[in-house]
Amino acid sequence: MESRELGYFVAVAEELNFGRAAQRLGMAQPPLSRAIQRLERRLGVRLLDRTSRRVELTAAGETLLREGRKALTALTAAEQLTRRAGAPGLVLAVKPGGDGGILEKLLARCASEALDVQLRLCGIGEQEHLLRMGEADVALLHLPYDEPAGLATQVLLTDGEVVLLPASHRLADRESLSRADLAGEEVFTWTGECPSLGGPIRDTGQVTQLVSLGGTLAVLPASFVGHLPPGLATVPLADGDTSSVALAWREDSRSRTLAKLVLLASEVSPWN
Amino acid sequence: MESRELGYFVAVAEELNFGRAAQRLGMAQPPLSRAIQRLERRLGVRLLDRTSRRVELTAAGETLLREGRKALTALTAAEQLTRRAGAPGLVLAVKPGGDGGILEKLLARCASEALDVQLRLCGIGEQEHLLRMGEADVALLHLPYDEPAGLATQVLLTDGEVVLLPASHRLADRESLSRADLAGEEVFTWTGECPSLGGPIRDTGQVTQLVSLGGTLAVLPASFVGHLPPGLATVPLADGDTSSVALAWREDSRSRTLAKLVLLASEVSPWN
DNA sequence: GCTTTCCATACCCCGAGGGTATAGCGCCCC
DNA sequence: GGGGCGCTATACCCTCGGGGTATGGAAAGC
Repeated sequence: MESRELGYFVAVAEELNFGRAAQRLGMAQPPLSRAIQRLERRLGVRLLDRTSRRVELTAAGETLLREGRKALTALTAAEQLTRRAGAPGLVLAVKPGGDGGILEKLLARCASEALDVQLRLCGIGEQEHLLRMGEADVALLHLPYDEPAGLATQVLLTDGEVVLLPASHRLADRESLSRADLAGEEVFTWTGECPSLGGPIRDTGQVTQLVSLGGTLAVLPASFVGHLPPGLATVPLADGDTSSVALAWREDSRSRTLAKLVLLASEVSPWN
Repeated sequence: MESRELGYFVAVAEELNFGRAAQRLGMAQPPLSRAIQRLERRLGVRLLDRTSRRVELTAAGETLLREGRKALTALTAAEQLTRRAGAPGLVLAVKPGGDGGILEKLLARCASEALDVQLRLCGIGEQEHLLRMGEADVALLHLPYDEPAGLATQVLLTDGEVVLLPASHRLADRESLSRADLAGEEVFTWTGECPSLGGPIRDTGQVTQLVSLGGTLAVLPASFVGHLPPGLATVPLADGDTSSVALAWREDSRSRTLAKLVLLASEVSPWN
C-alpha cells in the first residue's frame, strides 16, 4: 500500500466528505475519489459507505483509519529521526506553564556539561505527539495530566495540587483547602473538553483568564503554576492528588545523548 | 516520504549492494540508485557511504533502517488487518511441536461455540512477526522461549522441562534428572544459534534428528514434546525452568471475537 | 419540481518513475 | 602497471498512472 494513498484515506475518513478532504490535501475532488476507489480495489474491501448525501466508515474503514494513523506516524517519525540523526543535539519539548524550576536547573546543568539541548515549545498535550512523530527526543511534562502511554518516563519532582482562584474569592484567604470546600463551585480540571467553552483548553493563559473572569476555579499541579497575574491567588489543596514533573521519551530510543540527559536530570532532581 | 522509496532503501540497506537489492525488488539497478538519491535529497541527509567497491550505512542510514522497518511493518499490518476486518474469523498462528493438548481442546471448544478460528501454521519463532504484520490475530506459543515483547499474553498451562535423549543413553533410564547430571554433556537449548550446525534451528524435526544422531541432548518444555520418534526418550528435569503455553496477541487489538477466544481459552485451561 | 450538494464518470495531459546503454571508478590479479 | 572485473552513476527514452477540468447523476431540502 502506498503511503500517499493511505494519507488520502485518512483525510477522507476524518472529514467524511470528499470535497473538504480534497481541499485539505490540496488537490481536486475527482482524483481523490478515484484514489480511494483504487485503494478499495487493491485491498479488496469496501472502506466507505457513500451515498451522494453521506459518507460513513465501514468496519474495515474503521480498522484502516486506526491502524493507518499508526503507520503514518511511524513513517513520519522515521523521517524526522533520520533527518536529525546526524545532528549532535537533543530536542526537548516543553509546554507553557511552570515546572517547579526544574527546567532552568536542567538546562544550566546541560550547558555546563556541554550537552546540546534545543528547546521545542509546544502546546499543552502536544508533547506526546511530538515524541511519537520524532520531532522531539524528550519532553518535560506533568504526570498524570499528560498521559504518555507507551513512553518511558523518569519522575523529577513530585508535589501536590493547588486551587487557582480570584484573590477576591471567599476561599482565597484560607491556608489550605480540601475537596469538600469546593463542593458547589464550578471547577476546571484539565479534563479535555471545557464545560461551557467551545473546545478544549490548550493554553495556560486561557486557564488564568477563565479563572480571572470569575465563576470558575481551577485545580492544577503546584509545580505548574508559575507567575500569577494580578488578581489571582493559589491555595494548596490538602487532599489533592499528587502530581509529578517528569521526563518522557520513546521507549525504543537508543540515543547515548538521551541517556546522558536523563542521568543529568536525575542529578538535578531534588529527589536524587 | 513515500513508502515505496522506504522499501527500496531498506532493501539496499540490507543487501548493501544496489545490484542485488534491485534484483530482489524486481527492478533495474539505475532507477534504484536514483530513487535512493532522491530520498537522500528529500531528507537532506546522506544515508549511504558508497564507493564503487563498497556500500555502508551512515548513522542516519542506521536510523532510517531501524525506524523504517517499523513503519513498513505498521503499514503492512494496517493493510492485512483491514483486509481481514470484515471477515468474522480469527487467525491463530501455531508452530510445529506439542502444546500439551491445549490446542485440540481449544479448537473443540471454539467449534462448539461457533467461533470461527482459522489455523495458520508457521515456523518456530515466526509467530511474533505474523502478529506484528497483521497476518494473525493470536498465537499459541511457549514462554519464555518465544519472547513476545510488546504483546499481551495469557498463560494457559505451565509445566517443567524435560531432557530429550537417545533411548540408549546412559541417563535414559533415570526417573528424573537435575542440571548437575547434565554437566559434561552437550546440551541444545533453543538459544538461537546452534553450537556446531550452520544457522539457527527452526524445526522440531531438526531437534529430534540432532538428538537421534547422538552426542547431544536437548532441554525442552515438557508440553512441547509430542510424539517421540523411536529410539528417543524423555526424562523430567527436576530443577528445570518452568515453561508455559500461552496465547499472545497485539496489545492494541480491539476485537470482540478475540476477547471471546481468550475467554474460552481460559476456560479450557486446566488452571481455569 | 427546482435547487443544492456531493460523489462518480469522461477525457486530457504531464511528469515521475522505470528501462537500456554506457561511462566512470576502484580493486584485484596476472 | 595495465587489463579485466565489479559496482555505482549518468544519459536518454518512453510509458502509464496520478492529477486537472468539465460534467453527469442521485439524494435531500425548500
